[in-house]
Amino acid sequence: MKIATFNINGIKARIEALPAWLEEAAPDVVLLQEIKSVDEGFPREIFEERGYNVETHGQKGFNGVAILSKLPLEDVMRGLPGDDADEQARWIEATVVGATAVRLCGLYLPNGNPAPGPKYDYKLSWMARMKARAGALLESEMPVVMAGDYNVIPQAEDAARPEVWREDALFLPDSRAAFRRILNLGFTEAIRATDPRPGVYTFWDYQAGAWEKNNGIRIDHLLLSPQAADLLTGTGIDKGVRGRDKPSDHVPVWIELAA
DNA sequence: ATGGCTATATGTTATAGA
Repeated sequence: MKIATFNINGIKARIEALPAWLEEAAPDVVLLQEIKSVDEGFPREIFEERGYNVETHGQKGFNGVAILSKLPLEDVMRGLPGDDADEQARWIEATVVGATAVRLCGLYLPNGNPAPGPKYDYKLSWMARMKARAGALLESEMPVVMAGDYNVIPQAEDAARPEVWREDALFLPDSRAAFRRILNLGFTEAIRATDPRPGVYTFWDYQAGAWEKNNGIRIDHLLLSPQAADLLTGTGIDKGVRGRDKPSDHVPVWIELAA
């Protein structure tokens, strides 16, 4: 089972690039972030025609997550538990039923800038809620995959120019510590586990020729529960997508599970 | 980067991203 995460930065803007990548990469499941669309505005037919089931959790203008799956999806849950007043569409869960059932979480973690400030407070409180949810999921003893745009640069080697990010919400010590607290519940970070080299990136800014200079950061991650990590057979980053026409600023990151 | 680009809707300017 090939499971990918991809922050598309707007479904309307990626209406050609996303299907093109789907055709060649042929993932079984895709967790999408920043669809920037309400549920009714998501062009689900485009993906249904290609054999995908579609579940969305959108909102107007920004944020928004979705799941595309060639396999059946069950028990869909929208929204991160722990704060009924939180109206931002950043979390979706579903169980994908292959040879083995896998619980999938698609997430778009808050950016948090400027820090300090209310947006940074929201980021850290959101991460505390995510840790609580991650702990509950571990107790299920199912294979669990939590994948998406974490908006966290885990280590200096995950940025081409870490000094630029020192005061940024993506790299502040509190952000990285909150990420480690989730990881240390017992998750495996799939790319780090299989490709420990420095300089592996998933995002290149649109500005100042970041792509051409390979001035990137690694912020899109797939975290696997022990039961999911036992099934891991491969990973990849489809970096070439960033060099095409009308690209997102993120690229797809994927895992292969024997499930 | 005091944000040099991109995307969306709030739309010929503002907000958000990272």
